[in-house]
Amino acid sequence: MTRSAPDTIAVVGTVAPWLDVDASSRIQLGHTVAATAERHLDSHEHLFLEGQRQSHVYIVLEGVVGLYKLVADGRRQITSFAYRGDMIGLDCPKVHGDSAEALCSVRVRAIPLGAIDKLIASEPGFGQTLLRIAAEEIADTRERLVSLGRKSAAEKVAGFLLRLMRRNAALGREGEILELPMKRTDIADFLGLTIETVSRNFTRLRTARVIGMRSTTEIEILDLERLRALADGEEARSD
Amino acid sequence: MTRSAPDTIAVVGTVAPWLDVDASSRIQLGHTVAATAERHLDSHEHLFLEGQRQSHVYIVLEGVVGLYKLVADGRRQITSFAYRGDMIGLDCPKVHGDSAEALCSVRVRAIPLGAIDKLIASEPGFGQTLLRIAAEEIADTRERLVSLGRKSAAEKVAGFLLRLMRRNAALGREGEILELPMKRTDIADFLGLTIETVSRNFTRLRTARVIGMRSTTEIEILDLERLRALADGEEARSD
DNA sequence: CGTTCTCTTGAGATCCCTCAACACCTGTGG
DNA sequence: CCACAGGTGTTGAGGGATCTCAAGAGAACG
Repeated sequence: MTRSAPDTIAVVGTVAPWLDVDASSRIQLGHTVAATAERHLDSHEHLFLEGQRQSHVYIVLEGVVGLYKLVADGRRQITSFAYRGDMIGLDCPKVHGDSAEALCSVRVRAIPLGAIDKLIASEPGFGQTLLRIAAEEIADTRERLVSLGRKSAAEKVAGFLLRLMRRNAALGREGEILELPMKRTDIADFLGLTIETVSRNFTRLRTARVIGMRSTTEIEILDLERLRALADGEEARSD
Repeated sequence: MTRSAPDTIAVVGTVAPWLDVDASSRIQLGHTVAATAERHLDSHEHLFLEGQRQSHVYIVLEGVVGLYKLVADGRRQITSFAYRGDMIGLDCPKVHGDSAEALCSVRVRAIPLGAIDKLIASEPGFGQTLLRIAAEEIADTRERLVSLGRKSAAEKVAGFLLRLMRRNAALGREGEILELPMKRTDIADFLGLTIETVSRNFTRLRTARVIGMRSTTEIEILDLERLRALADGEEARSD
């Protein structure tokens, strides 16, 4: 009865006992098994659209999926990026609250909703894990409310890079080079800015020697301390 | 479509079997009982502060609680308003992610975290209900991401009034008159605006005969259709 | 009947958006 | 190898929505 939880759940390891990211096409459900399917999406293909009836839950195996909502005149707000290990589509009632689009080549595992329900019913720890993950998702989304509501463009962009670093670290990809898996448009729609403003702030960070850019998608963090300070608004606009 | 999404965790009836809003100070936990305490807060008193270790979950019995986060230089973002029936503090694992302040005279029921854990363990339906509630909370918060990231001040204010109406309806308080339980400052920090901009948009709605204002806190909806249109940005800035 | 708090209204400043042009990259076809 | 087109990112100039600063108007309270 409960198809509940968030749209993007940071699974990364936590539900591995039940839904291993690298598992085969069948998952254990107590004493039964359920079939899951692997699906491939090219860049710009949609996994589902806002308003569609929900049938599956998805786990991202590879690539990045953007979840977004549209406003009347075409404005777009990306509500979440789903990376490898993230769960997508455990939306509340029966209908998807946002659209899901592949930002690059993407592989996902599709799990029928019924299988999730059965897992919750049969495996006590599973539901609790989902609950904890949902709580983290809530905390994270509230952090984004602060960014969207009360931060300047410079703070948003700096915070975005830090966020991406944390995400990479969680996936075991520490490193000097930060690979941006999405386009400027997506970053802009994630931060509530225009692409021009995003671009300008990248170059400001670059000329200030806070970051280096090997290409438009490869970013090197040169001064982590200042990046943190900029993200927190502790550093007034000096330039 | 109707989004019945709540502000915080809309308990309103859903967890009543376990945690009745009007229950006595003891709640059933399978075969045991746990003590809960009723707490009273005057306006501006805090229930907890961001960063404090979490000990209880709270249910609002009366009044409105504002949950907020602060940025370095004093900027504030209200992450959620908690009305009667809402649950507070299901966010994070051990530490509060935001501060909770009474916006008026408030009564809450404080439930020890341990009692929640026991309920989840002993009552299968309870955990599922919490999960569903958390999912609604996430869907609602994402709606707010759109508001903060992609809506104009006029759209935000109009949407805020509609939101409040829905909330009142969910509490069984339908009616022509909308009582604003919070101050302009709180509305501004909820919408990511300044109090001046909020005030200006209220007067614009009033002069456009969309709303009427008996006092600064009593608002009458005169033209619901236009209010909806304004909130969705379907009506370009005319005049 | 002051004091304080809140809300409103106005004028100017500012951050970001809009519009526009250009640079860069890639693939395609000549 | 070059020409060209389309997609993407950068940079500039100007304008507009919202913020900042400031003053005044109500309302609550002793």
